[in-house]
Amino acid sequence: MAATPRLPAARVRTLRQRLLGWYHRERRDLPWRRTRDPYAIWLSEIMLQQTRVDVVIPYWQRFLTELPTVHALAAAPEDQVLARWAGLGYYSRARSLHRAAREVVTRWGGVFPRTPAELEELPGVGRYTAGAIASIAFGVPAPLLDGNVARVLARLFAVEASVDAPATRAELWALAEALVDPDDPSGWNQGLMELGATVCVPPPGSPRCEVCPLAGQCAARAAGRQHELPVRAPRKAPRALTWVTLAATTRAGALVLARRKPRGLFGGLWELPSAEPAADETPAAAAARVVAALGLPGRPAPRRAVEQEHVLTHRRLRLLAYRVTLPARGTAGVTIPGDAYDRVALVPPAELARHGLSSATSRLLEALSLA
DNA sequence: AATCCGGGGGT
DNA sequence: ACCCCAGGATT
Repeated sequence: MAATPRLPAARVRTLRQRLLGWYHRERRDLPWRRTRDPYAIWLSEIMLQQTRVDVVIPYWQRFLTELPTVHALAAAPEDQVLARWAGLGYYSRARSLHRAAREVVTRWGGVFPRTPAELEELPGVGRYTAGAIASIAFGVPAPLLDGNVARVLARLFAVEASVDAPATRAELWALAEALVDPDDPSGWNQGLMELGATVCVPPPGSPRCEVCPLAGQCAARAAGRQHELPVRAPRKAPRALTWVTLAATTRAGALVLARRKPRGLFGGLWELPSAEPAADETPAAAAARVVAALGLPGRPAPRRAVEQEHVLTHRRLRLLAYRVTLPARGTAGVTIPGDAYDRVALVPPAELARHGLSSATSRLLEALSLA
C-alpha cells in the first residue's frame, strides 16, 4: 500500500484555484456541456464509459434527437435502443440504460435522483458515473475517478503503486474526495478529466507540462517522472476465436439475421447466424450445421465467400463467411439457429438499419456486398 | 480478485 | 503493433 499524501489546506486551495481557472478558460465546447438536462448528461456519461469523446458526440446527438426524454426512452422497445447503440460497443450499457430509464419513470416518477448513493442503484451506474451525474447535473460535491483522473492524480502526487491495484484505487478515490471543490464540484471534476484528456495525456503521447496549470504543484514533474507514471498493470493477450457465419438470402434479396441472447458477447444484437467449429470439425461442416439449424428444406450447400478479422480488446475474431441462397419455399419455416440466439428474421435490405448490428457484422455485410 | 464486455483513434 | 479511453457487472 502506497503512502497517502498529506493535503495541507493551503495546497488544496492552490490546486482548486489553478485548475478551475484553467478549466473555465480553456474547456472544450462539448455538446453535453451546453445542457443542464440530467437525462442528457446521464446519457453522455453512459456513452462515455470507455469510449472517446469524438466517437460519442454523433451518437449522443442522434440518440437525443430520436429519444429526447427519459419517458421516450422508457417507452421505446429494447430492440430500438440497441439499434441506436449499434457500433458504440459494450452493448450491455444500452440494455442497462433502457432498464434504468424505466426505473427512473416507475420508481422516481420521471425525476432523476440527485445523490450518488441513489444514482448508483440505477443499472449501469457505478461509482464513477454516480459521482459524475451528481456533480455535473446537480452540483453535489461528489468525487469521481476515471482513467483521466487516476492518471492526473497519480502524477500530481507521484503515486508509484499500480493504479489498477484495489488499494491504489482506494487511495485515489480518497484523494479525489478530499480535493473536490465544494463550491464548484462540476468544474473541478470536469477540469481534472479535461486536463487528463488534453494536457496530462497517457502514453504513447507526452504530457504537455509546459502548458499545465498544475505543473508547479506536480510531484511527478518535480522528480522528472511524469513519463513513468502512472504504473499500469500489464495487459493480457487477446484470445483467438474462429466463427463460421452464414449469409443466407432469399431470391428477393432478404437476409436471414439472428438475434443473440441478452448476455455475453454482442448480447441482444442481430448478426448472420454463426457457429464456432468444434475441435474436430471443418469450417465447411460447421457451415452445413448452421444451414441445418435454420431448418431449411433441401439443405442447400453453402459456398465459402469471404474471410474477415475483427479485433476486440480481449478477443481476436476470425470470421469465415459462407453464402447460400434459400430454396423458394424455404422461407416460411426458418428456425432459430442454435442456442446462442433467441430470434431469427428475414430482413430486407431497407430494414437493416432498424436492426442493431455490431461493427463486425456491418463490416462483414459490406464485404459481402449485402449492405 | 479476475474476467468479461467493443470499437476506434493516436502514436 | 500497442496504448487506452469520462467503467460496470458478474463470478
